[in-house]
Amino acid sequence: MQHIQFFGNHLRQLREEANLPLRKVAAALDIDPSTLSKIERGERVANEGMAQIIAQLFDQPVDELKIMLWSDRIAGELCNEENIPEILENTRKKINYLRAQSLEQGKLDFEE
Amino acid sequence: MQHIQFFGNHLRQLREEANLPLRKVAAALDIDPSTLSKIERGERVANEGMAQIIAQLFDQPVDELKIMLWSDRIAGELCNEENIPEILENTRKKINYLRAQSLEQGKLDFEE
DNA sequence: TTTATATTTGACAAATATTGTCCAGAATAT
DNA sequence: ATATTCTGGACAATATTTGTCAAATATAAA
Repeated sequence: MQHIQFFGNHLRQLREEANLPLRKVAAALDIDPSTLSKIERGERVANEGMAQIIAQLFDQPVDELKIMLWSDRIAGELCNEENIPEILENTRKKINYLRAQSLEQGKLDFEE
Repeated sequence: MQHIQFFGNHLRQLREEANLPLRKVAAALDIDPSTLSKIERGERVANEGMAQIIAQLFDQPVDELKIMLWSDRIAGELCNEENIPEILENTRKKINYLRAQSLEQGKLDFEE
């Protein structure tokens, strides 16, 4: 699987604007500076916990960062596939369906 | 990560309509019958090679099966996340962008 | 230039996750 | 009731991801 690095690019930009060395941000994230370097360059992937911390650290909306992170991840998985629009639309529908279902389920549990 | 089983349900339906036991289809896929059982029930995941073989075996459009497989997989990864529409739309845009880029790159290589 | 600091790169083991395989028990069909 | 099919769990084998470190490279400051 290929790594997409919009998140990493963004993070590097934030970090450089703040004039912080990898060392500092890595410490905040509790990871090795070399790992952070790889994240910024798309060799490794961040996780949601990191997105949280970065959001705080640079006063960014956490939702945007998470969206960036997830879409990087999924884009990396799908980028060599065909029928991308169909796959994504199907995904959206399935999740909708599943959520509607668990709502139903919730209702039933409540009513019983 | 949770497993979504639209693909598995579909496969089970095809298999039962064809009156084939797990054993037979598993042999065609070169996997253990119990693994196939698990795939049909969403405990394990199929891969693209299996989708190919299933398409042949049951004379189904391979693209549809692959779309089903991939959207199951992505839906499983995302089903507990927020901002699903945004994530999926961002994913689509990124892949578009990356593909436009490699076209560009291709053109440059060719022109040089 | 030297020296210090920051970043990149590669290697490797540790931790996780996935997959293949088998078997015993449950369910279903004959 | 016998045979066949299916399920569920266990377990090792494999693959993937992650953490960690040290050496090489690049950048900045003196």
